[in-house]
This record gives sequence, C-alpha cells and structure tokens, in this order.
Amino acid sequence: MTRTVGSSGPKTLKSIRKAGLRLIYEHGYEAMSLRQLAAEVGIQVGSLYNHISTKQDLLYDLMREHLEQVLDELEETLKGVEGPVELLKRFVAFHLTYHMVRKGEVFIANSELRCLEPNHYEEIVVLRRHYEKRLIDILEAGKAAGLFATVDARVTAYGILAMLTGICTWFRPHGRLGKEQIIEVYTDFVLKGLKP
Amino acid sequence: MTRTVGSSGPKTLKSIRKAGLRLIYEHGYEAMSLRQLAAEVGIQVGSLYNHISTKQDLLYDLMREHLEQVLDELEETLKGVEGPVELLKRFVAFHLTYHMVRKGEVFIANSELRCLEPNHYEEIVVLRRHYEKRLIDILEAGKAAGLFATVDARVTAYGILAMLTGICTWFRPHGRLGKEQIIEVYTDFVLKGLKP
Amino acid sequence: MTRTVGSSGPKTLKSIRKAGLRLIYEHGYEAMSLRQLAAEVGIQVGSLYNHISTKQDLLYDLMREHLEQVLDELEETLKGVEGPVELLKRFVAFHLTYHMVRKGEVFIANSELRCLEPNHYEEIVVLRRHYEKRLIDILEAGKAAGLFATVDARVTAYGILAMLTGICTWFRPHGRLGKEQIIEVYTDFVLKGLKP
Amino acid sequence: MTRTVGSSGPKTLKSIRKAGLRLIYEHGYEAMSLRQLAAEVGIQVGSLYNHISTKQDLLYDLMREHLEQVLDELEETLKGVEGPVELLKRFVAFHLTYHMVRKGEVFIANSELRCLEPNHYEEIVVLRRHYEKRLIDILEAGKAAGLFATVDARVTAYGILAMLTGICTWFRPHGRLGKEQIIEVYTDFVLKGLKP
DNA sequence: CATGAATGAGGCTTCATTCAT
DNA sequence: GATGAATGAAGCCTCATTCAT
Repeated sequence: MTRTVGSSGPKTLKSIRKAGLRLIYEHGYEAMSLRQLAAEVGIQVGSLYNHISTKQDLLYDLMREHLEQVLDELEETLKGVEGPVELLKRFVAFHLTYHMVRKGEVFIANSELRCLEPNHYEEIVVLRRHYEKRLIDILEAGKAAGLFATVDARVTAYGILAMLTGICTWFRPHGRLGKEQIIEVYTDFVLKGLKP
Repeated sequence: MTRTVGSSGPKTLKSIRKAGLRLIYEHGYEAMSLRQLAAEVGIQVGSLYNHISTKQDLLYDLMREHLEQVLDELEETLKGVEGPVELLKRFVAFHLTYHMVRKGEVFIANSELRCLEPNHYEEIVVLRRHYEKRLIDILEAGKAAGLFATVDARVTAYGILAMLTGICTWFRPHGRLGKEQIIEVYTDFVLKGLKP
Repeated sequence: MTRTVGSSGPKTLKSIRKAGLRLIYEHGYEAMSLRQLAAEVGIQVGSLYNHISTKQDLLYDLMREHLEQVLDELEETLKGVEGPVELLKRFVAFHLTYHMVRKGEVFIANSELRCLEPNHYEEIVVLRRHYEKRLIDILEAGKAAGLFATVDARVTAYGILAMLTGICTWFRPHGRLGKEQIIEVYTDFVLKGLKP
Repeated sequence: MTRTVGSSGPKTLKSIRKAGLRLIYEHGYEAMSLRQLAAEVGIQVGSLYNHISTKQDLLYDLMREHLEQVLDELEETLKGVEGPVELLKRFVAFHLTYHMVRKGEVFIANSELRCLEPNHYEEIVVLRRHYEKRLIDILEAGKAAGLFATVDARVTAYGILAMLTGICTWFRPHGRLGKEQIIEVYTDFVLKGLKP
C-alpha cells in the first residue's frame, strides 16, 4: 500500500513524539507498546523505525528535550533577576506554571527515569541536577544573606521541589483554584517556611 | 522432582511478597516479570500460582495491606493527641518515619496506582483518600482555630504530602542527615509555612 | 484440612466418574481439566490420584465400561430372538433406547476415540467392532434369507448405525416426539430401506 | 534473522489454513497446539499472528467458509431441478460426494462446534440450519405430494443426514466400494425408506 | 518512506502429575 | 485418603525489532 496522503517526514516524527508522550504519560513506558503508538499515529509498526531508532531512544529523546527546554526557559526567566527572595518567587512561579502546562513531559521525566539505560540515565540525571542546583543556589544565597533559614539547603530544596512538582498529579485546568491562586498559595507557603 | 526441603506454604508466600515488593520497587510492576520473581524466590514460575492468583492480584494485595497498615498506625499515633499543632507535628513525624522505613511499599503505592485494574484502583484510591483526609481535617481544624493560614486546606495538604513523600526518592539510611534531623527540618518548615 | 465428612473411597470414585463423564461430554476430553473435575467432586486435584491413575485412564475406563455394558445388554436383548427381521427390530430399538438414555457415555465413546493412546485405542476399537459385527451379521443373515437387499452389508450397517447414533446429538427427553415414536419412525425407515 | 525466501503473505495464510484444517481434523481443536501448527507451516509461533487473530478465529473462519461454500454449491446443484424425488436424489449425491471429497472440513464443522465461542457458535449453527432446512423442505414437499411417508420431516431429515454424514468417518478413497457405488447404495436405501 | 511478514525472546497462566505431610 | 505445595512442560499470545519489497 502507498503511504497515507499528507503524512510526511517531520510531521510524522512530530506525531510519534506527541502520541508517544501521551501514551507513556498514561500507561508508562513499559506498558506502552509500539503497536499502540503506531496505531495512534496511523502507521504500521515497522514504519516507526523510519523515524525513531528504538523505543528506548524515543523515551530518552523526549526526556532530554524536555529537560533542556526547562533549563533554557528557567534561565530565561531568572535572567537579570536580583535578590534571593525575588529569585525564589520567580523560580516557584516558573516551576508551577511549567508543571501545570506540561504535565506530561514533567511526569515522564520524573517517573520513567528508571526505564533508561545506564548511559542515558546518567545523562538525564545530570540535567536534573542542574535544575535542582539552581534552587539550591538560591536557597544558599538567601541563607548567606540571612534571609532564609535552612539547616540544609539540599534537603530543603528537595522538599520544595517535591511539593511543587506534586501538583502535576492532581492539577486540572478548570479545577477549583486557578493557576494564579495556586501559585500564590505555594509561594506564600514556601516563603514563610523559609523564614528565619 | 520433589519439592525443596524446608519450604512451606506461608513461608513461600512471604518470600514472594517480599521479593515482589522489592522487584516492583526497583523495576516497576510492568517491568517485573514473574520469571524474575520466581527465580528470586527459588521456585518455578508455575509454582507462584499456588500462592497468588494473578500478577495483578499480587500488586493489589501489596498495596492494600500497606495502606491498611499505614492507616492503622496513623490512627494509633494520633490517638489521644489534642490540638491541631500537636496533631500536625505527629502527622509529619509519622509520615516521614514511615516513608523512610518503608520506602518500598510507599513508593509502590504511589507510583503503580495506574497499573491497577479499575476495581482495584477504586478500592485503593479510597484508602488513600482516608489518609489524605486526616491531614486535611487537621489543617481545617487549625484554620478554624486561627492557628493555620490556609486558603485551601486540600491544596495545602497535597503540597505538604508531596513534600514529605518526596523523601522516599532520595533518603538513604546512612546519609548526611539522620532521621530526627530530617523530621525536624520538615516539621519546622511546615509549621512556619502554615503560620497565619 | 481434614477430609469432607461423608466422602469415602468408592463413593468418591463414583463421583469422579460421574462428574468426569459429564465434563467430557460437555467440553471434550482435552478441554476438561482435572482442576475442574476435582472442583466438581469437591476435592483437591491431588486427591484425584487416590482414585484414578491418570486422566487418560479415566477416559479409557469410562469408555471400556460403557462398551462392555452395551455389549452385555445387547446380547441380553437379542438372546433367544429368531429371524433377521425380528432381530433387526430389536437391535434398532435397543440402540435407540440406549442412545437416548445414555447420551453421555455414547457420545464420548464416539467422539473421544482419538484421544486414546494407541494401546487403549486398539482395545476400544475391538469392542466397537464387536458391536457393529452384530448388526452386520443380522444384515447378512437377512440377505442370505432373501429378506434384505444389501449390496454391501458393512456399508449399509455403517449407514444404519450412523443414522441411529445421530439421535444423541439432538434428542431431548421432553421434545416433540416421545421415545416410542422415534423408535417407530426409525424402525420403519430401516426396514423399508432394506426391502429387496 | 530474515524471513524465509519465497514465503509471502497470502501463501502463508493458505498454508496455515490447510495445515490447521488437517491438524484439527486429526487431533481436534483443543488438542492442536499453535506450536504444531507453526512447525507444520515452517514459521515461528508468533508469526502466525501476522495472519490469524486468534486460534479461536482460525477455527471459526475454517468453519464459516466451509459452510458458506457448501450452501453455495448445494444451491448450484439443486437449481432448476424439479420434483421431490429428483431433488432428493441430487441432495443425497451431493452430500455424499462432498463428504467424501472434503472429509476434513465436514468433520470439523460437525465435531468442533462446541469449541466455538457463543457468538461464533450462533452464527455457525444458523448456517447449518439453512442446510438442514433444504432437506426438510424436500421431504415435506414429497410428503405433501404423497411421494414420501414421513411422520416427522425434521426427525427423518436428521436421520438421513446422520447416515450420509457418517461416511466421512470411514470412507477411504481407494476402499472396497467406489464413490458411485456408495452413492447408489445410500440413494436406494433412502428412497425405499421414504416410500409411503 | 510505508508496508507487511518474519524473527526469537519472553509475557502470564494452566496443565497433569508427584509426594511429604 | 486428603491436602497443598512443588515440578516442568506447555498453553496462547505480544513484544521490539529487522528487512525485502
């Protein structure tokens, strides 16, 4: 049979990534089969391999691109901002917004880490550490300036990150609280929690 | 061939559950194969079915028993305690302790929810809600008493739970901070975060 | 656990044979599992082996006993009867009656032949041949006496047997026609069909 | 490894159906394993699933196609034929010929009915009824015309069908009697058996 | 670039049977 | 004589991947 009219190279890859993201988000990497993925995209299983090299690589690519973009956008957001308090506010708002808008990518990057092969795993973990490091640095700067009380910046950072990240397990776009309210609630909580 | 000397019913089941817990914790439910599990226990794959009914049921049982025990122990811990602040302190300490000591069960109960069949899923989610409800009630009692500032007890509770639960992804028994220190850090953070 | 009160050796065997007969009749030998059988009888699978030696042997026993009884009863029925026509009438009536009353045994003996191991198969086929031989002899005696027209007694006998045996696939005890009517219809048909 | 040269889609499916037919005929549906089937065809077990959807579906397809063809050919054979006697002769000849030439399909359609899932079962039974109905109609037409004596056309039809169908359990292409002789013997028997 | 057919490994589960208790 | 736990083989089916067309 000839190929479906209108499908072309880059468009197909985009479809694969999009469908793959959703399927992994919904069922998990192990539970998603390439048959499902192909069906979702509207091609045969074998045809997937014209666009991806392996199932594992698809996961890795999705994760890496997500993390690289998150890091880029974070830098963009914090660029030029001064003072630990203001930096922290921006960080919290950014993290929450991203986790509300891109639930899928974020969830995968957290939950499917263990599905990565050792090489890929190392690489991805490094990116995650960069991100965490940014918050840790803010906390330590604030501590040094006497603005934040933290016994251990790393442990506190992990706590804050977990708290903020948690929203992508329950946030619904049209729920009781809007994005702004949620950001306000959490920003308030974090700032108070850090008070000396 | 005859059966291995010294193996007996209840002991085998316990081995299966223990090994199953560990394997699911390490690789995830989908990624754990019954071959692996049987090998770990030292029996043939088919023999597993003398003790469990299906793979799915093993997961469900592990989750249910864990949650029931958590609920029991939580009640035990909070019994007779008075005042929202003291209740909250106990809750935080209990939650953290449990999540440091029983990382496996806790992690599974959070991460493998989506692997449950609809019926099992509903049942487990109900148990989780009971647990969350306990914290929400404390927050609302504190709010009513003018002790806690919370715009939305549910959202705040989710945030706190996510923060505390997060430790089972990074806690190592012999890490930099001891259990007591960790409890102190988080209790402090939460109490300050809730200040009116 | 102790054994079910009231179950005792020979009684249990009888239960097994009865349930086995029904299950094989309903699902076929291959499709019947010893688990089903044990459940039906109300014992554990392993306990079956206190009464039967193998699944194959159960089938063989059921078939052999059935065929031996059929042969015995046939001899009893035909004993002392004289003349091919009268013998044939008796044979037809006997065969039909037996196939209406003992559908299960009869059906199994026909349909599960191929499930027998070579040794058992030979033995059972010999018994079946005895039975067929009885009809062939009657037909040939009738032919010799000028009473029946048969080009080939064996082929005719197979036809008659197939026709009569067929009823155990559709006969229902309380159907439109009663046993006597059915016997009349078929006896009539066969006698006319054999007219010179 | 690459696929066997010379094998191609439709050819493989045909092989599967042919081998499946034979194996089911010889061992029964339950007793035939897909391992055997695949080995017979010369492919891996999993490769079967490029051509069939389930084992059950293979059985259903074989049965349905057989019955549809039988019905088609029967209509072709009886088209334009007039008079119950002539119709009956044609029916008997057709049925016998078909059952001698296509023993496998015929045997399966009769003996493996109980292996069909409820849905499939209903569908197949309907087709069988169409076929039986054709004979019943002929018998009733003959009865109405005073040509046949039948107390009950349905019961008589079942008897005749069973008798004729029986040959596929013993007919061998190069046996004592040829096809024409067998047809003659049975046609003669049936016509006489129906005489008023 | 898509297809469809192939592979070989492996998935969960059931099977008949054995045997110490 | 019943039980329950074990075995090893086998059941059907799905998997990711390859590759000739």
